[in-house]
Amino acid sequence: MPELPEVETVVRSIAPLIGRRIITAELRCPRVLRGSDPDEMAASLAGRKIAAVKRYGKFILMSLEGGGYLMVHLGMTGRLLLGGAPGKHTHAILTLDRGTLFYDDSRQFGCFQYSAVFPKRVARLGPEPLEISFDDFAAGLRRRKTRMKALLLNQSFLRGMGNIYVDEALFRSRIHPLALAARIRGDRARCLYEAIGAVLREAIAAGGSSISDYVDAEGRKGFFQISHRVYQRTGEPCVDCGTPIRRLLVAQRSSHFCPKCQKR
DNA sequence: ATCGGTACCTGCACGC
DNA sequence: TGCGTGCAGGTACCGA
Repeated sequence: MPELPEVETVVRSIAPLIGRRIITAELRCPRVLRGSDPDEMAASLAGRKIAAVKRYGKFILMSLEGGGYLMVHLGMTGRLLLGGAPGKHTHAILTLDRGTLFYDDSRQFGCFQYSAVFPKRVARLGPEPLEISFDDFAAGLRRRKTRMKALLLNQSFLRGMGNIYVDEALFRSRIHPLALAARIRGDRARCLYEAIGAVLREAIAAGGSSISDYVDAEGRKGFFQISHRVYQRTGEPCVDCGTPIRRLLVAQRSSHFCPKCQKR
């Protein structure tokens, strides 16, 4: 579900966790623990104070005082909620010195893991799209042989983009999802770089998208879906030229684009 | 070393 | 009302 702007919104909404101490951890779903032993993990978390909460692409890392990390990825349907009550898909409950943190995830594509050291999965990620320089971005494009859609979804190229914002950024820069990365140079590369920055900043400012079940830690929905120009608008008119938006499978993901504005 | 395809889960909207 | 199908913001893993 959540891409960079949604995860950023969640991270901001769980800022009250900073300085809280974990009293107990109840870990109900081995699958989202990804192989960690629930009892060992609960023991690692109990009594620990949350020193910081930071986002890396779509990952949330909570640093614990004295070392160690709680790493959370929301997958497609994950949610972090402060307070409320456990539900059918609540997989983790952290009882804090003040309040409770719930991790819910109906599809169980996300993860909720403890790591004593900085997690490898996070260390492997590419740069933040809002921090990379244009020169580094353009040089990266030239080195890749793959299609633009697949490249922007690849978290080792840039961390945090997902299906919505890739489609939106490609539309804004008039690049076809099947365009070869290495052939995007000069002004087109500049245009794409700025489109990525613009679409992510606008979405963060709007509090994320609200496709189906996205909510922040207080249960508030985002409102960015009103601004989607191509994502899930198959058959509707292009906002620029009126041509019906088309849907195409690229890298097994549905891709929405305007066949007139985004030529191959 | 990089790829494209497949698997993993549940829920929902849709057509019959 | 119920059933089958296709689709959904994600990544990991496999073989080529």
